[in-house]
Parts: sequence; C-alpha cells; structure tokens
Amino acid sequence: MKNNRTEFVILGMLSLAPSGSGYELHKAIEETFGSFWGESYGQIYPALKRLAADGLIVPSGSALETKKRRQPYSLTDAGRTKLRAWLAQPFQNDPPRNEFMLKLFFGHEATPGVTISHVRELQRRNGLMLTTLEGIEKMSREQQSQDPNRPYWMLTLELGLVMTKAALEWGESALAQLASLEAGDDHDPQASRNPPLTRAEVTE
Amino acid sequence: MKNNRTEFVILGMLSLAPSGSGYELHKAIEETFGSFWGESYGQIYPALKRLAADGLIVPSGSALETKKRRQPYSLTDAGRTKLRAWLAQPFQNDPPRNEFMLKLFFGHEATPGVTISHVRELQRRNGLMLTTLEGIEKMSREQQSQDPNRPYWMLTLELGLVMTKAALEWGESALAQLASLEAGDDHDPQASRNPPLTRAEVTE
DNA sequence: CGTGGCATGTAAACGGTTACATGATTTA
DNA sequence: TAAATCATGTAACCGTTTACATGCCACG
Repeated sequence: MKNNRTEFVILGMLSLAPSGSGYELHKAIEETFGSFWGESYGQIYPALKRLAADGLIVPSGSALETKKRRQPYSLTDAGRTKLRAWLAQPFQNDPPRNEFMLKLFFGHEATPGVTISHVRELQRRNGLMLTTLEGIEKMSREQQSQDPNRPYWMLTLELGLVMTKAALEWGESALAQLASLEAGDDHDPQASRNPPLTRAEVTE
Repeated sequence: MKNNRTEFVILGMLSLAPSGSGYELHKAIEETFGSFWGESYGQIYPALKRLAADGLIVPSGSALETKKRRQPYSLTDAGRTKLRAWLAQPFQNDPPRNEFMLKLFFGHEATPGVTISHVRELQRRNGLMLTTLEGIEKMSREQQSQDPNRPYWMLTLELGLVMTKAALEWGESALAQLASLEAGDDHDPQASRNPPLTRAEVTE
C-alpha cells in the first residue's frame, strides 16, 4: 500500500463498527462523510481485496449477512495499527478545485445575470447542506450518547457548519452587490483589454 | 474538447491579458488562483497545443518574448465565445476531498495529541492563507483601479477571506475543546466497540 | 412471475501529478 | 565558466469515475 487513502478510509470506517461490506461502507461514507469525502464502488471493492490480502481486514460472515449476499469485513489488529500510523502522519492539502470560484472570478466575461444565477445555485446547495448538517447535529444532541468518538464527530460537524454558514452569509452580500452591478451596468466585455500577465518586460 | 477545465482556465486567463505563454500562465494561475485552483505543466502545455489546433487561441510572438524562448498565445474570438458558453453552464461540485476533516473525524483512534497537532497545523496554514489574502486585498484597495473585472475579483477574494476566517475561529474553539479532552482523558481506543454501520437487520 | 432495488464486481477512459529530459539565459 | 533559474515538453504512473455486466432477493 503506497498512499491509497481509500484504503485508510475503509480502515477508519471499520474501526467504528464491528464489520461492514462494500455496499455498507459506500453508504456509510456517503451518509457520514458526504460533505468532505467520497468513494466509488470502483475504488472500494478492489481496495477491500487488497486490504484482505495484506491481512489488514478479514472476511467475517454472519449467517444473516451471507444470506443477503454481502461479504462483510472486520478490522484486524494489524489494520488498526496501520490506521493509527496513518492518522499520526501530517495531513495533506488536496489540490484545490473549486469551479464555482473560477466562474465567479471570470464573471466579467459573462453577464452579471450569469454570475447571479451561479451564486443563487450555490446558496441553494449550501442551504441544503446546512439543513442536513443541522439535522445531524440535532439528532446527535438528542442522543446524549457516551460514544467516545462523539467529541471528534462533533468537532467535524461544527467545522462543516461554520464553513457552510460563512459561505451562505457571503452569498447574501454577494447577491446584493451583484444586483447593483447589474443595475448600473455599462456592460461591454469585449472592450476589456488589460495589462499583460507579467510586466517584467516593460522595465527592461 | 469534452469537459477539460484546464483549457477553460487557460481561455479565462487569456481573456484577462493580451497574451501569455505556458510558463506565464502557470505562474499567473498559481498567484491569482492558488487557493482554489491549480494546474501543472503536464496539463498546460498539451492543452495549449489542443486549443491552438482548435483555433481557440493563436501563437502571438512579440520580438521580446521570442527572444526569451517563450511561446505566447492570444485568445481568438472563437476562444472567447467558447469561454462565455462555458461560464454560462452550471458549475459542477468537485468531489469533496478534505483529508484534514477525515483525520479529525477518526481522531478517537489516535491520541488527542495527534488531533491537536493536526489542528495546529491547520491553523498555521490558514494563518498564512489569511496573510496572503489580506495582502492582496490591501493592494487591490490601494490601486483604486477601474478594472471592470475588479468587482468579480473582489467577490472571489471576499469569499476566500470569510471561509479562511471561519476556519480559523473554529480552530481556536477546537483547540480549547481538545485541551480539556486531553486533560480529563481515560483514553482507551481499543475498548471502543460500536454498533454496526446498518442496523436494519436487528429489526428483522 | 416480473420488476425494481440490493449487491458485487470489472474494464475503459479520464484527468491529473510526477519525474524526467533538454536546452537556453542570466548571474556570480 | 559554473550554477541557478527560466522555459518547454513528454512519458509513466496513479487515483478516480463511469459505464457496464451480472445475479440475487423482495414485493406487488
């Protein structure tokens, strides 16, 4: 295993539950992580095979689950050790890719209306996200569980919440600014002719 | 061209400047977009060839630039049209990948100290980010330019600022919570044995 | 009995990074 | 003239998504 994060996500998930099949893992990842991590079946199933081959997980069939044609796996001690070693490593910043911000940045090349509709769509998506996260938060609070993972789970949730709220607030203000842009508009994109990307040459 | 965003980023960059070479584009993307988009040479140079082959950009050599062995390209009308069409399309959510949040979520499997050091590192990186963004903001304010792209540029910058600030505030609170966690700690990760991922079976 | 969802899996294609090769220009 | 940096490019590799294939099971 080189640096395959899919495998670590699986190890992590199996550290929280006695066992899980590919299908269950996919669903659990989607439901609990959806907002900050995703895995496809094309990643999960091969990863399970590799992990089993390396002895980091073992197939663990209960009568009930084999009847449903699931192949559940459980974490081994070796797997848990591997997971902990990975957790202790510095986290890596994933390559930034935010297409919304890209289109926002190039907004002048379109009409203000285009940008406005992008921001509205962002608000819509973030609104849904907020509802989801608040729903989870409410449920967690009501449960009053003594789950030892809970503090970490809550911290993660809280980060998601503050980021979503910040984005939503920004969106409100952005829509206001864009409205006034659209109103007092002498829009002529073609007329824009700006300085070059680098200006080192002009001083030579 | 199918859905190659590298090509659209190049078109976008060239819509803001009279011309640019691969090297300049890479640098400009890094400097102006770094926080939300990145492109490697391995993407840029082939993309330039394709764009030129499709007539969306044209090689445009100034004496000065050819002397520096640069091959600058300029946007054609066809390229600008293509760019605008892309901008008008709904933006896509890129697959979420936040390794920090992943390690935070699985924090219980490590010691509180591990998570604390991750959060500290996050604070450090976001602190740098904030400094950078505030520097750009200050510069932009001082320039008082009438650049028609400015409002969009400022909106983008503002979004980056509010997100970074929100994350930094969360980090403060998280460090406090983690400190008390570490203090009153009966830490025994191995002891955690939680309910299964799905519980549908138990009700059967 | 047929349809829709559950479940596992694979092959191909894609987007992207990394490492490497090459050479020219600038600076010490 | 040596070292650093500018600049362009390519090949290999990796992680990931997508589309597809397959078959079981539950339910109407």
